[in-house]
Amino acid sequence: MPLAQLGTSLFDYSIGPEHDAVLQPGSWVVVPWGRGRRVGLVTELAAHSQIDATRVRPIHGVIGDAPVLARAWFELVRFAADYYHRGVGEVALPAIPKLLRTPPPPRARGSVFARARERFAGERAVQLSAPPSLNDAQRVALDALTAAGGFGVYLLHGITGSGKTEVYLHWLAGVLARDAVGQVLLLVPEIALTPQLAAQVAARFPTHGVAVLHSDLADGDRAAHWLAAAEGRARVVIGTRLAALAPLPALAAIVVDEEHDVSYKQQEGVRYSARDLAIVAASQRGVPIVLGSATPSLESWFAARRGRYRLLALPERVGAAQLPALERVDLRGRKLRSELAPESIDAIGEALARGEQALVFINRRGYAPVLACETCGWLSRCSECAAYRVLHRVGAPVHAASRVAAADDRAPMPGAARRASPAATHGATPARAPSRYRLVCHHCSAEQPVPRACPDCGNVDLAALGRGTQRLEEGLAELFPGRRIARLDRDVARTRGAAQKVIDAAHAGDVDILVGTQMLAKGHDFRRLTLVVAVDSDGGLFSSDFRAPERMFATLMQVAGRAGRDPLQNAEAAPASDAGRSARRSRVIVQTRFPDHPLFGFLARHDYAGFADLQLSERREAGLPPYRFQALLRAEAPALADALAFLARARQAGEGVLNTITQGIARADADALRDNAICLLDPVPMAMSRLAGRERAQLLVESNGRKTLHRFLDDWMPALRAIGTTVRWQLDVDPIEI
DNA sequence: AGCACGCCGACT
DNA sequence: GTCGGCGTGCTC
Repeated sequence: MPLAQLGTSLFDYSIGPEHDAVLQPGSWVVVPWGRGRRVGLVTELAAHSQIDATRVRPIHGVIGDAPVLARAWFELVRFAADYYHRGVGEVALPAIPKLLRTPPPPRARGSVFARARERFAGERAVQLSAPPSLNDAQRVALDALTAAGGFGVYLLHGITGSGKTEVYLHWLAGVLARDAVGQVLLLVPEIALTPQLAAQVAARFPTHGVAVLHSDLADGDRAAHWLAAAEGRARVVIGTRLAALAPLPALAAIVVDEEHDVSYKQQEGVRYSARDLAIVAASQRGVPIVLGSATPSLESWFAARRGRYRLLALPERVGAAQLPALERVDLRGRKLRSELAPESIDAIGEALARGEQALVFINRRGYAPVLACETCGWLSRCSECAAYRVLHRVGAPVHAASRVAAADDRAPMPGAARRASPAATHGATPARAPSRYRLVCHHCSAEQPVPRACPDCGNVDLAALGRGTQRLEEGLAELFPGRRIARLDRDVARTRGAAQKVIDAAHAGDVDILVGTQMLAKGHDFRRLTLVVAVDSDGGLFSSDFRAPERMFATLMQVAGRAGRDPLQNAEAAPASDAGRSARRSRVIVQTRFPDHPLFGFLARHDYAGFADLQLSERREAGLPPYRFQALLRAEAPALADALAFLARARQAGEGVLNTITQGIARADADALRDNAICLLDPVPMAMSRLAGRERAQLLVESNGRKTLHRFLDDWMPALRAIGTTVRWQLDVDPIEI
């Protein structure tokens, strides 16, 4: 009687005597599912079933050449299911590549497993280069890691350009050398980052079999790499968050690179944190784990301050490279051209004149954040979301020479509106065919053509307000005619290989100015880049999201860290005089309306620790994570009232659960529970209250104790399922967006 | 994935 | 009144 995992809960199936010797927990079976068939995993073999015998159906068969999944993997899956309060199957099945969990057709020739095994050749090594030697700080960190035996969490706090990757790779090489079958797992935040790193890793481990796992892989590749990992043939596994749930039978070490990155948190389905699960996996398997970042998450920093994680520091850049000097430019009362202050424009000009590169960072993609009617106040709102649709240019930028720069942010709308009434606009008409524009919602992806005239009043003068990457790119082309400008954002990256092309061009020196979003901030090592301008840095300063400052600090630190990374550059510029030094030292310009905000002070001093400690003291005062633990119940329905009504009932049910818990436990425990009180806040509409045509609301649960919180959730979840509602709801444990 | 069930709008 | 649309739940 195997219990197969299928979806939310476990399902019982009967087996014949011929299966007894073959099946064990971790085996793969094909089972009937409604009218169809599905692949299931055996979690347990039992003599009897609780289910009514007439309903229990026999399995169709056993998938003989699938790897029997190790108990250790099930333990991790079970932990995740318990911790995030979901079914075991909801965690286990999505972790398996689609190709491998598709039931084979009855008369299939060969098996997907055999094909997947043949297909895996490992990530191709580009070239074998001698690993660079380590500096003192790197050596100290490596020695500490090498001495690690068994489970331990190491927080590697290394400033940008300090060579964290080299420490990881040296450490992992040592682990692999000492353990002849051991596997190592390297988690990275973004797919876009993976190709170079994967190639670099493959070059360093040419004989170990390097598997790559991320959601952008073709089905066949995903199956091949996953299977190689699951069967221990791949001894190095590098991947994004989903790789945290890959079954690695001989796991010996884990690295989580850029551990602060929010993309480790899954934002749909089971909302797990790959970083946190990786730590759990390391603990369960008794292996060391390294969390690396220039700007660790406050959770990790807190754990290091408390001594639960061991802190390893890389305080210097490798070689002679220096950290860039950071300058604040006060935007108040300044006349800007394309969002750029005169100082910024001058700095770009100077860098270009020296044959160096500049990076202009703006965290807003598209042409302009909103389209407006200046006559009646109409704005390009999304019909499905509580957001504006963003104006996007489709196709190549309008050539600089064909446009007249608008003096301020409110420029006439090029394209459709202009064509409707060219005489009525105050901008120049493009000499060649005008670019096409669309209005796109960044939240639900709904698109529409740009209206020819205001939908409310018929006015044909529609204005594009503000600037995104596309418009900034055009503005820079006007300010620096003849210079080579390249843009990198999610829209560019959508085309396969396009992002890599931009990055390669920048490396080759074929780009003078790079414009882009935080995609540019991550991991790239542009050797000729000596200037970074952050156009609009104020977004995170006064946000209602208590994590906004942390994120903003990390982003600015990362993007600033792109400047001046060439280990030789500053050595060549060895200053004969102070003037020589200042001329050559790389610069970061942060444009802000709040230059005196303390965050920028810490940033200018490159003082992550000071910033983090201050943030922590504020969090403690305010009773926020990591001092308190949170879970968020989200609900969505076509009508906001229904979502709120469900949450109100959920809250009532929660109060009931709390009463039952306090009554049912010993006096001392009840006191402890009161000390760590569970706090159920008022249901409120979410910040993005309307998304894709549905109204959303949320209810926050807080507690001083993680255990207490989960004790409550254990009882609350069944009570919520019992409510039986048409409202869609889900629980988010340790939410990062509130 | 595929089918039953149930709730709201259009129509004989 | 009924028909049928789709959105949601269920499959041991």
